[in-house]
Amino acid sequence: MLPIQDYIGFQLLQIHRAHRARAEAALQKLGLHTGQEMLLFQLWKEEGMTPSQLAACLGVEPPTATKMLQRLERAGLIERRTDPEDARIVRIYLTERGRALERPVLEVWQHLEARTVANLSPTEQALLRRLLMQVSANLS
Amino acid sequence: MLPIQDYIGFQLLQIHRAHRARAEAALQKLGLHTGQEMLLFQLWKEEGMTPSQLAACLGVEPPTATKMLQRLERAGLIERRTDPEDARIVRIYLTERGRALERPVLEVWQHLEARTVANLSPTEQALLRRLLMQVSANLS
DNA sequence: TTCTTTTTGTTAGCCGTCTAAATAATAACA
DNA sequence: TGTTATTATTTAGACGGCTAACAAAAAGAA
Repeated sequence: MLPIQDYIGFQLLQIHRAHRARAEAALQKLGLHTGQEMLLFQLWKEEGMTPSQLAACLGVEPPTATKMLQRLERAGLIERRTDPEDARIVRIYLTERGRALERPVLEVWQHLEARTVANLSPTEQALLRRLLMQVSANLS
Repeated sequence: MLPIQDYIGFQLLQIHRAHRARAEAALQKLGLHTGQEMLLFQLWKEEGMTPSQLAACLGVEPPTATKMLQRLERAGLIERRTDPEDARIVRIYLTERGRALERPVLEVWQHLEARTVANLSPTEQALLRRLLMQVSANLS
């Protein structure tokens, strides 16, 4: 009969919201919204991926990726090209403006990550990572 | 230059999504959506709270609480009553149907919490809780 | 008393997320 | 060949979440 605030599930939810709020504030200066940088991370690593592949990398359903891609396209950061060999397939490429965001976004994330694990020793950080991996496996 | 998947921030996001998906699946059988049960938890503890108070308990902005309350009202689980002494203030009360959900929702959460911390010893669970509290403080 | 400020709540509009259903094109089979 | 099944993507519509702007009521000040 624990109060809801003591559940780890509740704690995770609160942390997620706080983390997103921090990310939103920092990404806003770059004209991005939280989550969009995830897609860009994948594209900086490899262009020409399909919406489905991107969705899988992000752990998201295809319609979610579609919507995010529409907004990124409208923002002029990516472009769609239909695959010449299979007209069902769409391939996503970065525009110049999309490529230019790599460094500043990386800095935002590194800064946020540092803040997230502040006051934790390297040992504790490794431990947290391991425990979260177990939780992740439990919920998959 | 870590891949994004190795960031703790990314791990937290994935865990949150997995956790929400599990909660959604279980709550769906009760006619609820993820997050709504949080509001109900507060009301089961104390009725007559105002939207602002509820938002604060949930760590959410007032407009978010307003929307959730509208949906819960439409679903017949809560009702609004204007405070007789101060017409600005709205007080939220449960309906019979809202009260009836306490036990089944609690069971859903206990079950999900057990799954979340499965394969973790009591020591590890306490450790995880402590580390998450630190992360939470870092991001606040 | 009347005007201004503060407080409370809601509306509007955006984004991420989901499921279910529609669309379109390729593949497979009879 | 023509019909059916499968695959890739998008659309529609719901929900949680946010900020900014609005409305209404109470409190305070002149």
